[in-house]
Amino acid sequence: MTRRTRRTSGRVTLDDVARRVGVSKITISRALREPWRVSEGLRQRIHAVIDELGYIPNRQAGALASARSRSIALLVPSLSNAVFSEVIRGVDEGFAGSGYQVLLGHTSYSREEEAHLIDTYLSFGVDGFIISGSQHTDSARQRLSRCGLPICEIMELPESPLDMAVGLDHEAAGHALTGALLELGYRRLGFIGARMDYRARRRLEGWQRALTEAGLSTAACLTTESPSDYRLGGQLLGELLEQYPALEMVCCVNDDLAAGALFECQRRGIRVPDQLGLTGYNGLDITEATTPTLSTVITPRRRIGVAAASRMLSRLEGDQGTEVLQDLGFEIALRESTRPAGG
Amino acid sequence: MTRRTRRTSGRVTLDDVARRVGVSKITISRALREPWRVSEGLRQRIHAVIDELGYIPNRQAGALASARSRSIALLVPSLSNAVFSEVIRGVDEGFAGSGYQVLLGHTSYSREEEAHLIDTYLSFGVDGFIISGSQHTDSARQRLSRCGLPICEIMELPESPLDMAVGLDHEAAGHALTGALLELGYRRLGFIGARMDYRARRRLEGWQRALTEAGLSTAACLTTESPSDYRLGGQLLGELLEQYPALEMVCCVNDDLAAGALFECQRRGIRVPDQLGLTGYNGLDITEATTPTLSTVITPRRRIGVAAASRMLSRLEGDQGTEVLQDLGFEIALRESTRPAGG
DNA sequence: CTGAAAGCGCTAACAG
DNA sequence: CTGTTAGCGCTTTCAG
Repeated sequence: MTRRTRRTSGRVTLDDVARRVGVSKITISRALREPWRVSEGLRQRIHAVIDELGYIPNRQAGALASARSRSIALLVPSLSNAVFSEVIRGVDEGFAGSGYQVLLGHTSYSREEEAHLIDTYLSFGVDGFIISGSQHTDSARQRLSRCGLPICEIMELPESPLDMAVGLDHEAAGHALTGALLELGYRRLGFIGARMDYRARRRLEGWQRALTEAGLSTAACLTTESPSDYRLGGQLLGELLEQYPALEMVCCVNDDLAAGALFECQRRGIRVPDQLGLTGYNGLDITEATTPTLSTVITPRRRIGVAAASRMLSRLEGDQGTEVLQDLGFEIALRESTRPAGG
Repeated sequence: MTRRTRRTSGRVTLDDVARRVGVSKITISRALREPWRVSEGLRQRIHAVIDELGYIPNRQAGALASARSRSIALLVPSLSNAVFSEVIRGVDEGFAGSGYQVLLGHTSYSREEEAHLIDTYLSFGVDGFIISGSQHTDSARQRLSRCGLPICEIMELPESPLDMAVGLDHEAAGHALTGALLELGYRRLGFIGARMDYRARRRLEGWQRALTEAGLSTAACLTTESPSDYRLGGQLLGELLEQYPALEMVCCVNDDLAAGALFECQRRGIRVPDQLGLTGYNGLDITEATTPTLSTVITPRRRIGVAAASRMLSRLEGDQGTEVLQDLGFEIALRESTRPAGG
């Protein structure tokens, strides 16, 4: 009794190429993956046939057979936040030419969504994870630590890293920025924040610590869990100034809010920095473009991506590596939106 | 003679679950994919065991066996351009709950990179492509049309679409915006553009056609192939004004350039719109945030994504559909950066 | 340097 | 409602 043969995708397979060349399929496979193990002439014939037939390897079959997919998952909170587009670029750069494919996922700042994406990418058989942040659901932590894959947490420096981590100390950055502002002579400082995720909260904590150490008030602080955008920056600034009209400086938890706050100042005719100072955080392009330019903390977003990729690659190639946390630091950039030193 | 058994990934498989429950693995598979075909009680036991064992299906194996990966590729030029983050969001929304996974790729505005990504995603076995734009390399066009997968080109309305398309007419949009400016009384118009891809060129053509129809000069036009950013907007504006100091309006090919141009005006003390009008294109958040707000053309980016996803889904579910091109239009938004009507 | 056989983990097809 | 068999397209292992 003849069963009907299973309908196939109709695509060209390794076997098609092999038959055409007149060798066995393993030889084609080797010509692709270990070319030095196949004789020169044969290799050329094989490549000619591959081009002729338009053969495209089936990675799923390859991954299934070899238990390695040559892909890694990169999980970021948001694709619309320019901060992460530079991280992504860095990761891409870091993997360029390695043969690994980066699969991008965005969690919309939700741990549950993150947990779900982790399962999804595990079922895709990724060989490793690069994940923004250190705040995961319990079940995600379990899944990640049990799967045995290399993991790199990025952006911050976790207290208990799952595996590797590359980032910077946001509390220290918030503290350093605030310290620099105090040195410029500012005394009445406010803070506005949106989307107060872990890193944002750490910046705020740094701001609070610096002020407390200087014996100054941390009361003028207004935060919300809403997503950050320009208009919200203006709105929060307005609300803060209503309560604290005498502020001489408003620190914004990120550059978007700072730019929005600046636009609002322009709308209200508040001169920056003469009447009010403003700072952002991250060092996005816009901070160098506005009039006045915005003082900010420059975070090494692209370098974080590159470093994460390169550490991931070493691990995938067998290195165990020693250091767990990698601190890439930050840079305080004082520009036109804060009064000049000695001013 | 016993061959050594192949080392496996160590992960829990369908078989592990099946043995534990005491049924055959196909039943587990069905409980997951066609739950209604498995008896209530058994289904519950199965799910309990799945949770207990932490089973995660292997999609590669599933895809290999079924010749469907339940994933689709979304190719955009850039992840740092806010235009595309909204398209992506739309596509995600459109596929939410469908069981399809969106695999995101970015081409860096390079056709060669696009062609390469197409091969990559074909080797991942995606079930369809959503691709920005209609400008592909010959080999990419061939690959796409031969693979037999549903394809949706987005953002523009291609002259010879590969399959489906969802977008808008950028030439018409450029023409309409310019027409509206002429109605406001502007007569000496300039244009600045960066990253002059197909869509940008179409906008410029619309601008030129409108001016030509009105018998006005299109000479004050300055474009570059460099990537677009805020600072470039300022720089191009400066160069254009040097050559054409009497301009009363500068149309920018996108919102980034327009915002940058506005910041440059503020730097130079040029009052907008009193001394110079400014327009952008796309309707990004920043256009509503700056002081003054920026006149622009609002493009339905998110809706394009949603529509592309939903048409892709219909095709994946067997509908053939009739219409090829889907025009989602645009909206002219005249705001504070252009003089008021009758002004 | 090349090949044969086995099997990765799953699902389609055909029973029962 | 549940099971058996075959095989997706590739790579591993072992032989020559």
